[in-house]
Amino acid sequence: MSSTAPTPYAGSIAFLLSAVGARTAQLFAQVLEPLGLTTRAFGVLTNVAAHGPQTQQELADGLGIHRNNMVGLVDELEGAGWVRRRRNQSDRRAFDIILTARGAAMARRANAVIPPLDQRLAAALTPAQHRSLSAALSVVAADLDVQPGVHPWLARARPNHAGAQRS
Amino acid sequence: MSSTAPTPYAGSIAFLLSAVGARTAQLFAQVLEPLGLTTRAFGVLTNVAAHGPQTQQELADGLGIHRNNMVGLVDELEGAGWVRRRRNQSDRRAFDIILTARGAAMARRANAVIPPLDQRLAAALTPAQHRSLSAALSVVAADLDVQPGVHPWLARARPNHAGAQRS
DNA sequence: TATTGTTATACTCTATAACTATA
DNA sequence: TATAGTTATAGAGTATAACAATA
Repeated sequence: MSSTAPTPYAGSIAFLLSAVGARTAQLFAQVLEPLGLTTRAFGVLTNVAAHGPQTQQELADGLGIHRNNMVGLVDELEGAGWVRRRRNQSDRRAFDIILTARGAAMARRANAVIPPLDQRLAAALTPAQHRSLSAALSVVAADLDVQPGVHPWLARARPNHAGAQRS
Repeated sequence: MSSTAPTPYAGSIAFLLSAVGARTAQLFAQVLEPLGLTTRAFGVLTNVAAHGPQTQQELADGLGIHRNNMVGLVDELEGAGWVRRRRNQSDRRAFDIILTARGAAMARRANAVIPPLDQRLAAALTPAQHRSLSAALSVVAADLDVQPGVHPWLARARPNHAGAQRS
């Protein structure tokens, strides 16, 4: 009866994508940590840097997190001096989140972290493999309606103590 | 000063892997849900089904979760009648986790969920792209020391209410 | 003394609901 | 009445520390 098969999912794309994606998110969180940035803070900072002032609600929608959680996130960035709140003139209920000069500098440092990470991830691939991986991932991302940017689930990826790994 | 560049990371492999991986883990959790299985339960069940009886400590090590958390997980599986605890004869501190007949049936149903998910993930790819994606992911997984199987971070991926998505 | 399973506690992140001020 | 921001509360999930039984 009990067929002890040798892990039927080792070559599964679903498992490979989940596992490699999770490890990637973990590495991303690790390279961001020395800058004092969480992945969510990275998302807000680079979003504002790239697309200009936005209300907290707009940022929350764009990043896929709830506006309730955006409050503390903006508090954190404001406390670090990277952004500031400014009352929106046409809608006085809303705050525009404005990048400061220090915030712009931090956004540049944060974005500069990405290319080395990409290189590290693709270190074992041939240039042709690297290109085809990028292309295939872009196709899958579009097919699955995955928005480019920082995602709510990504925010979960924190460095893991992980005392496990086969004793 | 503030250079409003158009999202410099849209083509980044790190972002593509993180985002597609997270979405994949979410889809995985969703197809498991109708079976009454969480991703961690899937991990324990298929691990025991594939590799035979193991102690809770061995399972915890193999799946990368803490033995403290394994207690409740085994409680859950035992409550569902899929596994049972049996005192290890040579080490009476430990329990061997044994698959029941119902557990074996559930493990087969759980494993059967993977191929359709793989097909769905690769639906937009050509066969050649599908193959090269699998190959590249395997290479990266090996390079990053990602073990095949269920990972602790994967367990995080739960269906998200996500009322966001651009309002 | 070290290890297995267990329980308890604290901390983080998130989900939900409410409140205020504006629209 | 609806929405932006805020706050509070409760629920998951996990990390840490302890404990009893056994090695």
